[in-house]
Amino acid sequence: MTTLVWFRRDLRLADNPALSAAVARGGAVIPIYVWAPEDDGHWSPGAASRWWLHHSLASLDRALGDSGVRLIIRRGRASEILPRLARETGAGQLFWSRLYEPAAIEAEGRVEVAARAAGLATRSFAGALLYEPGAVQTAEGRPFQVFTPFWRACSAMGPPPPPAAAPRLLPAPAAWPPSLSLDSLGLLPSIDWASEIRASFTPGEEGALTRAQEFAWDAVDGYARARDRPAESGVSRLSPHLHFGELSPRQAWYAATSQAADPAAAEVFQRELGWRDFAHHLLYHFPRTPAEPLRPRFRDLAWADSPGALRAWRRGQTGYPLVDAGMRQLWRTGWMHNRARMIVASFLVKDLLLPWQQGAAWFWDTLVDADLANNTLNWQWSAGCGADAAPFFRIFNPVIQGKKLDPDGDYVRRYVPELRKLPARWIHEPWRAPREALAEASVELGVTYPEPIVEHTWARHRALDAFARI
DNA sequence: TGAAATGTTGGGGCG
DNA sequence: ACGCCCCAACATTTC
Repeated sequence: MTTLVWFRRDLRLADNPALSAAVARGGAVIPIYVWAPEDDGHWSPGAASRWWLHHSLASLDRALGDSGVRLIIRRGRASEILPRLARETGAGQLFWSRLYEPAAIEAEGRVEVAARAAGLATRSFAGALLYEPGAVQTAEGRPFQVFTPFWRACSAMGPPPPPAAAPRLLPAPAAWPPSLSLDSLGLLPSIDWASEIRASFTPGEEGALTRAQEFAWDAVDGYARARDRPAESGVSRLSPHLHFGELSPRQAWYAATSQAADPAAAEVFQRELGWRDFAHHLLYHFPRTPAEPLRPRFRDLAWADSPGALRAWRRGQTGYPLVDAGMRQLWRTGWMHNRARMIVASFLVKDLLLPWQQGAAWFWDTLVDADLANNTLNWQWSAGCGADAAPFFRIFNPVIQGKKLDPDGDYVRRYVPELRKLPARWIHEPWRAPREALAEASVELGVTYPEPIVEHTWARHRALDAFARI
């Protein structure tokens, strides 16, 4: 019997339970990708994500071709496309990997209803997370809202199962149904702004496995220490690969574990994978949180309305070099170091007092690893309105953070070139540099680089006031 | 996974 | 030699 394998964000052949199960059934396998932004509701992929998706699909198509099959591409709602494809091909069953965003869950529900009506058997598999959201709960049967007990409960279930190898050969059907070309989906931008993204990432399963290997060999042991330095390559940079499922979290887990000299070092990285699971767990149980604070009284916060400040933040023109370096890294490369994300988020929410949803929306459009669960958790964490969130009085000082995390100023110099010649002593606070130092470095504040758009000490008190009121 | 404000301690300069 | 004061360094509290 022919099986349709509906690829979604599991764009890999290895450790893909839906694909492996289809092969195990013995019949032909027809891999299908349905481009259906309307199935994602308000959160259809942003521009950077679409760029990545295009290249990841191209990579998947090549890999499937090498295994003897093709990737069928169609456009439209999954609940209409999939039963129609089953009719065209005579396929009797449909397999896929589960996702956990509210819109994705609804889309799966519609597919199940439509498949039942068409006499098409369906089966879904767990492959996107280490632990299923429904499987982890408190003693009272409620969802965890604090990471540490959540992770303790996960750990008590034992380590995740080891990843499965990719099937060698995929059995092809006698005839292939028609497919759209990848280009016709229009996922690529009309002007090529992605050259720097291309230089720092290789979308697709092969690139993901290479990156995971490199991280395992070079960095796991130094991860705990080096991950706080945005100028260094101490982080895994696996997030976009994990988002698109080019690498399963189980593969990432075991890659790190097998190579780490010190098991405690691997645990630090495993914990980060745990945060990814926690974010999906929260989104699954609290589906309104992408738009609404988990703790409702934060709806009453007296946010500022300042389009100019928002524009300056987006473009990396706040006058705080570390903040601007982070925001420009995002704009130029589609990615930002996690530590920098925390600082720019604190700056938007606390210093500018702008609603966290505005920051989340910008990240959604510009990040190649934009992921609804992670984006929601992290922005609510920064704003202090989410589960296990930063307390309202935790406000990052971008100057102190700069001196701590980027002591030589290398990160700032890379992304804020107009400050390149400024000595490390002043690079995080150019407004305090003596006149001669600025002249020497060809910096003219307010002309070549902006004055700070807010004064941090004043902004800090304003935020403490506003947050204390609720 | 914060930073500022406030409190405490102890070494050393100095009368 | 002794006590006083200053203040840096560290600790604790507060936002």
